[in-house]
Amino acid sequence: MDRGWSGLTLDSSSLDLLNPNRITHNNHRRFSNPLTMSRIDEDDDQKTKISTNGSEFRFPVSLSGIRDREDDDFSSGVAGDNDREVPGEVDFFSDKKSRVCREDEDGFRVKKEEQDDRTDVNTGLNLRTTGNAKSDESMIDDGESSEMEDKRARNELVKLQDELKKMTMDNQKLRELLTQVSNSYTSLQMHLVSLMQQQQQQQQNNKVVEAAEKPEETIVPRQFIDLGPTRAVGEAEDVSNSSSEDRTRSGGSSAAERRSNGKRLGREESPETESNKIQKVNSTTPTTFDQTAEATMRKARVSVRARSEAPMISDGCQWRKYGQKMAKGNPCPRAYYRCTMATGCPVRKQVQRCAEDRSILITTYEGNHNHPLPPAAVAMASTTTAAANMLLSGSMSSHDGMMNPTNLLARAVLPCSTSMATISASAPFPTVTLDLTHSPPPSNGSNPSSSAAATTNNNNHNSLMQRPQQQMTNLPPGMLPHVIGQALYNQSKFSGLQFSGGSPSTAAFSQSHAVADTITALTADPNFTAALAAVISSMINGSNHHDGQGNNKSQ
DNA sequence: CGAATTTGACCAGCGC
DNA sequence: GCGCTGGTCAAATTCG
Repeated sequence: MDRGWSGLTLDSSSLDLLNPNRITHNNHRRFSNPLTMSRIDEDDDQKTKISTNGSEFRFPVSLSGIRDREDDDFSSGVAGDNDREVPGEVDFFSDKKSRVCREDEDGFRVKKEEQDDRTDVNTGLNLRTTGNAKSDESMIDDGESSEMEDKRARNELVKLQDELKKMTMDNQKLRELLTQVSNSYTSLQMHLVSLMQQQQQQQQNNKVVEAAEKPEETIVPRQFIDLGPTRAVGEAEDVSNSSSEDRTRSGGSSAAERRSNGKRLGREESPETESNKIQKVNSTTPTTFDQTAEATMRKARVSVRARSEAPMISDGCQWRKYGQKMAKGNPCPRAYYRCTMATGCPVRKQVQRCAEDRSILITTYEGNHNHPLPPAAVAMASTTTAAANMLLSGSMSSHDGMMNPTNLLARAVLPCSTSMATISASAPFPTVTLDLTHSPPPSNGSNPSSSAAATTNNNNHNSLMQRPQQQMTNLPPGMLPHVIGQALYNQSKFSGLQFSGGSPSTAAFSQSHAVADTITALTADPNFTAALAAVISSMINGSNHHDGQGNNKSQ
């Protein structure tokens, strides 16, 4: 405990600064030890020796010495040490002295320390008060001096405690700052994804204009790129159902067309069916970028594989089953659910058991929620959103999967490993699969490969992924919903601000550089990746936990 | 009785 | 053009 005071030396010194005696001595010698000065005034013969004591009296040591003396026995120390020094004060000093002598008995060296370090001066001040003011009296009355020492020690303790409180508060402030930085990270990432989607959309629009006279099959070389604009209409439809504002934006014509098509008023039409319409809309109508980005997101799918005996994994949302089909190649039926937490929410999911291992539940999410999510649903929703963003951002600028900077972001979003998530561009819809069927990571996070992870199908980044994976187990679970919720909030907020200034092309160009830098920063920071990885981890735990309760339907 | 689920039917896209 | 498949609707049924 005594040692612990060492860092708080300054406070004790401040106490000394308040001492008039000290001030007097400081006038003579700025860094001199008050005690030393007093000694000098009293007796030049003792000066060297006393100076040695004061100089040797290093701050941490001095405090510990004080405490030690208190703990042990002042009188004994005084008597045993030196009669020439003041009994009570001497006690205090003698202890220091003896300690000093043990370490170093060179007086010159002591002086040097005094000049070099204020800490020593401060410490001496404390001692000085004892030695200087009380020196005569203390020799007469040891008990009184002991009380004084106790008072000083207590004062120092109080000061130290205050300092500790200050430091604690500073630490807390730093933590808050760190949290803010983390949130900024997340929001920045989301913004980045949005920008990438905008770029993609812009490119897509250009392609659409060029291919206006051509059949739809020539529009996009890669299937899921095509899904963006296609989805734009579908998303607009979904959005139009949910809010009048969005309805105004999407335009009534498309709704009329939808109704003219007959039956499927409540759902988006198939991408292929509406592709031509979409192309027209994209080429002639200034569709907002966030709409198109959402549309792209709507088409992207995130498949989650998790072991569960329950019919559905718990993701915090309310779902209503609207269909069930027997899928080809799987004896287990596929169930179709739509989110019922808000009217018009476009999010749907498919649940199907794995044919090979029926204990594995494959849940495929599609679309973004257009309503606030409960905390329990934030983790899953944010994960799927991040995965979809990753997928789409990765799809827009490269045909090489995860090799481009965009997919570095993907690796950041889904950092865990390469063996547990798959991005499929060959599927009817761009799909990223999160394989959560692997056993959770050990508590020490020493085995990254065994935990839930995201993977691309064409790259191995295990070494890159492992660090974040390790860290994700150390994240406080309660922090995750907050972080992700903030991410979602920021994402939605940013989506509405996209290209708010300047032409899109200019913005895209200027942002591409910022994007690259941002990606680099994001991928280099394990905290960000760890946060997302932790979300995935929480999903595992959450699903396992809730599945045991069988409350999936009650969501 | 209302809400949720089931289930057969319908529609569209895709491949042959 | 036909069949297959995925996806959705909506009436029927079940559940609370």
